[in-house]
Amino acid sequence: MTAPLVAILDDEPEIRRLLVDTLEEAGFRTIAYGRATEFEAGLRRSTPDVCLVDLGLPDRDGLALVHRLALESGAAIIIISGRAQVQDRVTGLELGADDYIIKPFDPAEVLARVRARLRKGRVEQGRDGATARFNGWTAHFDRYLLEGEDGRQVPFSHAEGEVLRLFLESPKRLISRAQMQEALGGAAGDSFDRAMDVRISRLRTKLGEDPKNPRLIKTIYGAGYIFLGDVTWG
Amino acid sequence: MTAPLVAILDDEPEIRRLLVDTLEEAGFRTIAYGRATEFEAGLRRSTPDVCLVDLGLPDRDGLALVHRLALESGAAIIIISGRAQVQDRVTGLELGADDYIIKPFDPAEVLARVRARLRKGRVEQGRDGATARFNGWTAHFDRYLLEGEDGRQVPFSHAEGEVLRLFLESPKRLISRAQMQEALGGAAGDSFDRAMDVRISRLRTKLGEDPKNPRLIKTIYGAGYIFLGDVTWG
DNA sequence: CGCAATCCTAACGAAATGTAACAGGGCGCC
DNA sequence: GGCGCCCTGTTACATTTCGTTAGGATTGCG
Repeated sequence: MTAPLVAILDDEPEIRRLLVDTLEEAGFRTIAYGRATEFEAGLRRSTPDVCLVDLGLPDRDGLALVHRLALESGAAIIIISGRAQVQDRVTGLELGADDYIIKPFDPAEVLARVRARLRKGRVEQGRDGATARFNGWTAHFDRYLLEGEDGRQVPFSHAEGEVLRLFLESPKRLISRAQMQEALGGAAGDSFDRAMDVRISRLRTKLGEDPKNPRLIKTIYGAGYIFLGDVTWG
Repeated sequence: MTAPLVAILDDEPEIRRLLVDTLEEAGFRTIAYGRATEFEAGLRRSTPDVCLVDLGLPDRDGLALVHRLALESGAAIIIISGRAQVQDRVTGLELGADDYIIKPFDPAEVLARVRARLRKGRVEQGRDGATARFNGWTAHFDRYLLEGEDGRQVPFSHAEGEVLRLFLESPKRLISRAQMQEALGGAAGDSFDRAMDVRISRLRTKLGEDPKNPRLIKTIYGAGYIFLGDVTWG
């Protein structure tokens, strides 16, 4: 799988440079142009996944270009513009742009918005799915399956998955029982506490925890639970 | 073709009202919620095309909700937030949001951004609806026939095809029983649930699923079904 | 150490789900 | 019409999930 290609059109060399550096550092391939005519010629030779287009072009009406791009190119289009009025943004988006970023921009935000566009385009194909790695385990939430590093597979149920997800979303942080009940949609009923306990107990069993000395799901007497372990999502 | 459905989650009633009015005037259908728990419950009954989510929720961590939505729901997600820092926007987008609008917002811009998301989503539906490939199988809906990669042919009936199509149109997403009944035109009758079960059971048999460990059609106790598998239409 | 509060977990049971077997209906064929 | 086949919903029972109960273990405190 080759890196996604981002085409850039901006007449100011410093901004071009900034965008190219930011994106390439993040692992994207880039092609940058300073004029609309070059840009259009370039599109005939390569098919970018995302186009970053500055509207303040000297040699062409930027909006017309965006409109044609939207109809013909299939790439995601992000407008970058110094014009901050709501009306400008609205017409830009109506003409077919997928996003609108106002100058001066923060490179980190541009990166995040480019990634957001790419993500949506890829969803149709088999995406990674919701997976998280932690301490030798890999949790596949889409398949309701835990995978040990030795390859053994342990399925988990919906209720167990809810608890596991809650832990993995807030690792190394105390999670009170009240928070759990709220998050897991349980009525704060009298006996629901026990149900919570049982869920955690079953989850601990599946994770192969030693009851006397749990290493991943630690209980804090009178306060709640805390999930230790180094979590990486994706 | 029915109007697109926009789900709204915001705890401030006036803003909810404003969003609903704006969107409905533009011809969208809307559902608005004030709490995250209601919102999530609502998602089990309907599948919105776009979700507008306010991050400043009192009853839940909004970002975790967004993350889960992004992984599971398939809808486009637009965050609305009073937090204007670049860092906030970046983390929101990284967690799976498709757009990020800062309060106070202009209704016209919200409308334009909702439309932009829908436009993108529609392009993906360029499929002819006749055949789909997934995990070694090819489904020919016009001939009511499943073809394995080893050449073996398994015919399927109309009722089975309805279920299979529903799955193939929304792979890797939870499909609740309610959604199925609605999609398949079944009365929400007392015993129709069982008919649903039987349909799925028969489909599973034809796909050669292992009852103890189904790989393609997974059931989520108390919630619905999920179809895993990488689908390509056409 | 004694005691109460809290937590763990085996065991039970209610609800949800799987599926084999049966029954009714549509359709073609004689 | 009568017969047989296929489709599909219904029924009945097996299985799984998960909350509840209960009793034992652990923790905190004096």
